[in-house]
Amino acid sequence: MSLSIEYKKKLRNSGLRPTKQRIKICKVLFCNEKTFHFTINDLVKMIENNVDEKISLATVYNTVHAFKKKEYIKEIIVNSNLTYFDTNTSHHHHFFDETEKELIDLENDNVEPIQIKKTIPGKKIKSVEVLVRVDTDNYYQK
Amino acid sequence: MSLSIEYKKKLRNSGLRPTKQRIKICKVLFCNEKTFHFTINDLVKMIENNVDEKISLATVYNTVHAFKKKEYIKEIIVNSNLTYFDTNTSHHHHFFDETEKELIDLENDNVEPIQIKKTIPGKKIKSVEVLVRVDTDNYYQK
DNA sequence: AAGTAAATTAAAATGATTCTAAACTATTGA
DNA sequence: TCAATAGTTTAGAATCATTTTAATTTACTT
Repeated sequence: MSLSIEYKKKLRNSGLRPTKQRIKICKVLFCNEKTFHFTINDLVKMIENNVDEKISLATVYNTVHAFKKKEYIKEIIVNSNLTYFDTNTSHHHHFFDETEKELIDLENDNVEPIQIKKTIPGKKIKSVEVLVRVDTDNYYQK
Repeated sequence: MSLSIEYKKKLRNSGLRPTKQRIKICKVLFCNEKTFHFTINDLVKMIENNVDEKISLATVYNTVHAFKKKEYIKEIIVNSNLTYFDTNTSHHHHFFDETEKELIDLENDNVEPIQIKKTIPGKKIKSVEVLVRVDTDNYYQK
């Protein structure tokens, strides 16, 4: 399947018409074989670099939210003043580098299965997320 | 040690002078034997209910941040549009009830120890946080 | 008690995100 | 094909939590 058709499918499936602007957002998000983490700001910059034309913030937010809803991308909660997204939608966890302000994938195989021994009556578990905060190790510099 | 002296110690230790306003914030945060979760908004409301006088938002933020820095309270990251705090500073994890928008403690004993089998060169782990999102279980209502 | 250093406050500023409403584009159906 | 209409884009305004500002007030030091 051509990439362009794949993008259109993703958009249709997210309840969005495949417009020029949205296809361009798809190109930036899904054309790389490697997945990556980004903020809305990062994404806007990537679009500006890749594309001759500007796309309004409103369109970027709108498209990103539709993709998030359909889980074509994931939102990663790291801190309360900036929203990070991940194009890797497989189940996995994260490191957050507090110095570089940057997310690093922590694959499921690298974490022992997490057993939750407590239940909340009337509630069911939707997700279990592990966030490992890391920082520059300046042990030898001390 | 009297509560009032304890509050003053906490404040001094956080680099803050023990003012009338800050003592009142301490009363709300630390007088209960039970720990609890709160947002800044919750805290402002609690202060309004407990106290005859209004304390400006700037003072509340400033005091909360100083306490957070000294780990007299903890910040719990749940989503990117609202900051939650916890007066329980022992090492533990959380459930987040997506329906009630409410945190629930998940004590360490209730989670199997988390083994991270991946390391990031030059970085050391500062914290490992587990967030379990839960939702109303309407299995029987379907 | 006087001097100065810090705190409080209301209001303004900030910054990410969301909303609005007008202009534009795609799709539908006669 | 050509309107009608339904959905999209956009710039700019609105929102909301949080931070900053700058003037006033309070606490600490000597």
